[in-house]
Amino acid sequence: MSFYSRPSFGRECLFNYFGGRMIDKKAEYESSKLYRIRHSTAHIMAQAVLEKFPEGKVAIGPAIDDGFYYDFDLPRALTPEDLESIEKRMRGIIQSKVKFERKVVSADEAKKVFHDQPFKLELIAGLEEGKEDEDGNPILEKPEISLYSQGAFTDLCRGPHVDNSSEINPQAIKLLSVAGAYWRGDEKRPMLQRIYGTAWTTPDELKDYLWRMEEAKRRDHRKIGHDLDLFSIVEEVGAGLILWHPKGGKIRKLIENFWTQEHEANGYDFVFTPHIGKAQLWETSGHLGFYKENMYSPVDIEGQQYFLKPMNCPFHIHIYKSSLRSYRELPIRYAEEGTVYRYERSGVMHGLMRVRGFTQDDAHHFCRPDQMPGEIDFVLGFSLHILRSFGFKDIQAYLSTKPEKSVGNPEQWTAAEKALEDSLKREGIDYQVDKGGGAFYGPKIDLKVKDAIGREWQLSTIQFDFNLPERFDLNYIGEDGLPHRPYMVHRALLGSLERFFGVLIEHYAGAFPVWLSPIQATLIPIADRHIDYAYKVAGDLKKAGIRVNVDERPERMNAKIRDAQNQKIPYMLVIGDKEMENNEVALRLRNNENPGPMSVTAFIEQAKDDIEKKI
RNA sequence: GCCGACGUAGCUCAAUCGGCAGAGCAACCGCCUUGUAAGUGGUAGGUUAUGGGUUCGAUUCCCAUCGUCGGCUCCA
Repeated sequence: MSFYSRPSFGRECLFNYFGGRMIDKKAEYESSKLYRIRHSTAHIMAQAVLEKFPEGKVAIGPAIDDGFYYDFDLPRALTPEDLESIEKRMRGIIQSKVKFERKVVSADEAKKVFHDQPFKLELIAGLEEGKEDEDGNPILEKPEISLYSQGAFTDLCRGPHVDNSSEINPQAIKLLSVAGAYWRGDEKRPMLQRIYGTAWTTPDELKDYLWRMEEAKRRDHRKIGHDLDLFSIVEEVGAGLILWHPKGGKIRKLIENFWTQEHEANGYDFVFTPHIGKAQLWETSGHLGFYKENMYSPVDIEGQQYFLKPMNCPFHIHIYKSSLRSYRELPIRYAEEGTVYRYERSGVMHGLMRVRGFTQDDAHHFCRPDQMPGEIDFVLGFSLHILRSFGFKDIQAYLSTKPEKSVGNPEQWTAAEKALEDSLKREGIDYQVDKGGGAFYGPKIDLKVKDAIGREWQLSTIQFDFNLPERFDLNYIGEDGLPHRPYMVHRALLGSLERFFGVLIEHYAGAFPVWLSPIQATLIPIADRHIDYAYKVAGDLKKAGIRVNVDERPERMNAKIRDAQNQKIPYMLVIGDKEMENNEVALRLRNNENPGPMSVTAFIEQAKDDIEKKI
């Protein structure tokens, strides 16, 4: 999560340092056969759409990760039935083994070919000026204009494509959805209809992809959050505002407890700050200048304007400023789970992932220049430790460096970037460099984790700030008795607790590790005569610190097991006559394993061990 | 905010052409006393998101608002 500005992910400069080698992932994909298949399938789709709507206008249709899309301006809205018929026609075109032929033309010729295609004419004009490619991205050299034709359909395109549609497997393509999209991504320009599709080399790969989509749906934190009674968002309260239910609240508390304990053990001081602050504060910080569109309207308190906080930093800075600081005090690490409010447009909220009020696990480090590299080393290592504790083992780092427009002096930037990169190397984790992708106020490292089905989620961010120390005139008194400017670093490890919870839910599909499970064990008495014994066992487990409940409903054991399975409770302990007699419990696990009868003490040992190991 | 789809009981979903709003699960009250993924009978549950309009009559058709979903845009 970026504190101030864009997450900065320039598609031009995405390089991967891996085992000392620099890999350009984007170029690798674009030169692949799969890329050509997808791009060509997009053209075939455009052909099928134009056959159905001869008066339709075509915009652009690139290959993307996992598939392709094409944008159209059509006389009416597309229906799911349209997609079926278009897909069917596409298979027909593919099976007719059409050739893809490339032809280089002059701008004038191209204009003739596309005389009734206004979007293409606009693209040609752009190419002619040599400013933008067909995706609207700036390019350096004036390109040649090329056309690709397959049968009766011709498109303006840089390529490359397959040579013949027989290279596309008609059973390995599928149209997925239709959605609105602005021409050139500009909301002031016409809204087009975008058809998304996917294409693979074999039907098995397609099946696999569709299975991954299904799996993602099954893990959707909004559905699981409801099924497991973790949280809700209700219309009466407001969009993008989270209600944490007792079980979700329990998990949050467990996360926070762990977080607090680790921070306490690692030199952080805890601070608490209010939810609103005066307009002048946000003027000084600059937020009213460059962040205003994300802030809510002010509230009037006795004639003074106050704003809901979109960030915690100005408050932490004032705690720093509350007394004169000596170089001996540094580094200072202030941490707070600070709830912030940011305006989100109505169409963009998404469960826990994108909300209007959220709690950052925020901290600010203030340190001397000589401490700075060590401070970065520490915070990077600490981040990785925290993320790994929650079961995220696959972590990727992204280093963003100085953009063209920036504040602070170049030496600061160089030193900070070097410290970040050195730390990454020392940690030995893979990282990519987004050159020029940093915020104007400082370079940063973002950490992304891979979840159980391979999706990447950005959680941590570690950002230098050369801006706020200036604006708030932060100082410490050095050994020389003179005031010096400290380095300031923002960092959030989990990002926002809401979003982190959402990622956790999807990563584990609701089957949280035992240490995070709101209910760790449920006791299942088979008949009423076993209830007293169940409570006795429950007492023993509670004494051992295990969260336990007794399912004494007058239901069949089978029903209780089913419910416990659906609630993803880690340990089911069945209790009948045999167990009662031998002071045992019969253990069943949520993965359907059935270890069977064991003594209560043996179970407690196993459970404590699982909790300790965070599995 | 924009494009499209959608909003019926706590949940999942029905309701023909505009003609008495229904089922399963959950809840509640019973019966059954159970050995590894749903035992059984009954009861209750609704201003069909909200507000207007058309109509003899609206869950159904029209408009607006709120919200949800898929995207765009924005961004954490």
